[in-house]
Amino acid sequence: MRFWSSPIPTAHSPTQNHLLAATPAADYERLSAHLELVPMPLGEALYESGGRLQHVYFPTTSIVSLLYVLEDGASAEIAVVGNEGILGIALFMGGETTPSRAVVQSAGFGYRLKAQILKQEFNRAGPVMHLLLRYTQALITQMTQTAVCNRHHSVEQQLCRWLLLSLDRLSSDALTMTQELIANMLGVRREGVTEAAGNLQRLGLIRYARGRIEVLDRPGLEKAVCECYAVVKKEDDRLLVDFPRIPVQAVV
Amino acid sequence: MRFWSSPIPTAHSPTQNHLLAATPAADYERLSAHLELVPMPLGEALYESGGRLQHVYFPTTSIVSLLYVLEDGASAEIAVVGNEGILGIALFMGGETTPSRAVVQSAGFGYRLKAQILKQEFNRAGPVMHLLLRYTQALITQMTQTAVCNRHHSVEQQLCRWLLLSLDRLSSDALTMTQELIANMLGVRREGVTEAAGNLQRLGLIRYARGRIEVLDRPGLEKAVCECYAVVKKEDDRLLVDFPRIPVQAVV
DNA sequence: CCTACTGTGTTCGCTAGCGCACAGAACTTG
DNA sequence: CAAGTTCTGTGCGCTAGCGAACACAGTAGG
Repeated sequence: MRFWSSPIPTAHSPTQNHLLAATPAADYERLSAHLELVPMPLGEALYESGGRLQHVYFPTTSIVSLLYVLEDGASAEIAVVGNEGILGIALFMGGETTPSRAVVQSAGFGYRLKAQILKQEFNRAGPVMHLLLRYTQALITQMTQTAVCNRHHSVEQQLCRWLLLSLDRLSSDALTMTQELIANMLGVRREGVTEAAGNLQRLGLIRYARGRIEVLDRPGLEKAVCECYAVVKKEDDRLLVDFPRIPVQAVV
Repeated sequence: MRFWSSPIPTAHSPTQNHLLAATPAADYERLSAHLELVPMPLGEALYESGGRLQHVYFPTTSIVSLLYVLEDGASAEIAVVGNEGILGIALFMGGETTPSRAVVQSAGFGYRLKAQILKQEFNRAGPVMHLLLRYTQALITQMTQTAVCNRHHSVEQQLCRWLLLSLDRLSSDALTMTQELIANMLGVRREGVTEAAGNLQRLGLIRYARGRIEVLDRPGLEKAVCECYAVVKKEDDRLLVDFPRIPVQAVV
């Protein structure tokens, strides 16, 4: 495989993650010493289905998919988590495990925290808890919308939704992802993605080649997508937007 | 419409709801005075999409569907809530509203609680909070499994899943539900349900007539269903089973 | 008892997506 | 440069499920 060109290892800061950025200073103090910067390479599984969670992860420059894999190997993506969220909600929800996998979909970095530390913080029942719960609700919206979209919308529409959701979680307008992988996420055939992507390319909305997808016309994509994207976006904004955004301070 | 034959108005008790039954006595004391028994007639919408929640509901003998309705009128069920759960999780998750509807799918009773009271109780960050969060995680599992099932399984399998999930939330082995309504829940055509139900009847698993479905061979159904049912069931058991079950005391 | 309505059964043509097979292009490795 | 691998394009037959239309039976209500 080609050497994975990681993002230029520039400044990293936990506040690149919106949840951490929104954590009040007093609470952040307690956590910051325990935050551990970790690279998150493409394809890495942060959690396996049913596995015990050792850490929670706050992505900064990476994107992670929550995937469910059926017994026969078929799979479907449940939700996407990027720098707006956290991985490992089962920890504080009380279940400790979930029946889904978490797989890095776009390489980058993130911070992790030992499970125990996060649980302690959560149990203080302060601002961090409320932040996490609000985020969890946004995640629930994404999951339900995925369920509906799976039922009623075409592969092409779903591809648009998927592209936009991923893009929102990156700063760039390009992503590194083969059609095969996208097909796994969407739970459809690779050929279906080839066809849908071909259409979008013909319309001049995207350009792609061998695992690199570039969005040329974002407004155009937003016209082609089904309502599901807007619903999720709107809920994300509503639930997460009034988090106070601490300006990103580079910490080398 | 035929007069709706409500369940024989026998003894009602909040502890018929598992969450309430699992609430420790000390906490239950605070709540019980505020619990209000309400009939939940077939088709009633407890919440509309985006509507503000005035109450939360604890079903006892009723079943409620969480439905999402698309702009074009198409719909899909996200999850089912019965006497194991609560309606209105958005209240304590912090969002106040959700983009889905809650519709009574099987008539019966339930208890409701003013939103304010529940929030106060939740904010004590005691056993009730943990109970509610655990339940929420079980609900999340149901939602994700619905998403996957929508993607990969046949109408017939989904019908089996739906029947079993509903049955688990009732004490009887029959339910009152037309094929048309089931189709709305599953987000498929009515004819599709007719065909699937016909198959199950031919196999001797169920019997139905004009809005009444009777399960004749539950083990058989469990053989015909896809893995999705078992996953949800197992998670429900794991997450909710070790709630201490207070024996139901009839309160006339 | 007659009428209207509601719930179910059935048919027909159509389409999206599936599974499979294979070809060619682009990249990687030696 | 040669060989092998990865990614994408394309074609084929097949099936599940869709949309629409209609027949018929059980039920409700005057």
